[in-house]
Amino acid sequence: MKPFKRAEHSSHAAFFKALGHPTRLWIVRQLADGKEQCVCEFVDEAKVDFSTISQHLSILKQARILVDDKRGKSVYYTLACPCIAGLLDCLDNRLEKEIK
Amino acid sequence: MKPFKRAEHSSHAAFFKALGHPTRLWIVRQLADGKEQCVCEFVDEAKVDFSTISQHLSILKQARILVDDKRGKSVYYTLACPCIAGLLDCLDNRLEKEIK
DNA sequence: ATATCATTTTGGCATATTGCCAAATGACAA
DNA sequence: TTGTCATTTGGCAATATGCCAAAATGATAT
Repeated sequence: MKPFKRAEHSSHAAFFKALGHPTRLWIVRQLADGKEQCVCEFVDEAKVDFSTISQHLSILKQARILVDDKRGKSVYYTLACPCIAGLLDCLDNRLEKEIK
Repeated sequence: MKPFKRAEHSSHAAFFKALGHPTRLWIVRQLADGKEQCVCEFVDEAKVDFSTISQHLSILKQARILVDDKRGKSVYYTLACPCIAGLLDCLDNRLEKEIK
């Protein structure tokens, strides 16, 4: 059993914490196919202020879950790594089992 | 773009939320090799009250991340599914990249 | 240069959540 | 019954949260 160093695990936990919010999880799901989406598309669909969406995107970016790309007037977001989609698969697996 | 149904994503987010705490993440890491651990072993190593550990374990169980097994006087915990270890791999991948 | 569009950042607030300990309870074995 | 190991409950102080509104930034177009 390895010793428990709180500080180390705190920073790591931020990664999962970022995924632990309904709006942010929804955003990540929209990108799970690997395609990019413009910020404005998220704003159109979610019923929250555009500044709120921007904050959520910023949290996901800091957690290295998404990366952004500014082109022209707009900003486009993509998964930082294909393995993120794998996280969702694991989640969805457990949900299926929950039914039976 | 799929419509944003908050309630649905809220319950799903609980899964990641459970991983978003230093102590809980540490616990899951101790089990990542697939072996079981007794509650008392976590208590010995972490510097928090045993009731606190128990609460964290309960959260992880509810999120279907761990399963428990009572044998004799003790309770043993294991990963609910090998794919949980994969989540940690994804996390650790991004940490490596962070260094360079 | 000025205006416009898309996004981010800041400030502030009310609320909700959190993590923890201590004490009580449960379950089981000896 | 007594002692262990673990879970549950109650309560609390501290913190974090999510959100909106307004201001600031940045890039493009006129």
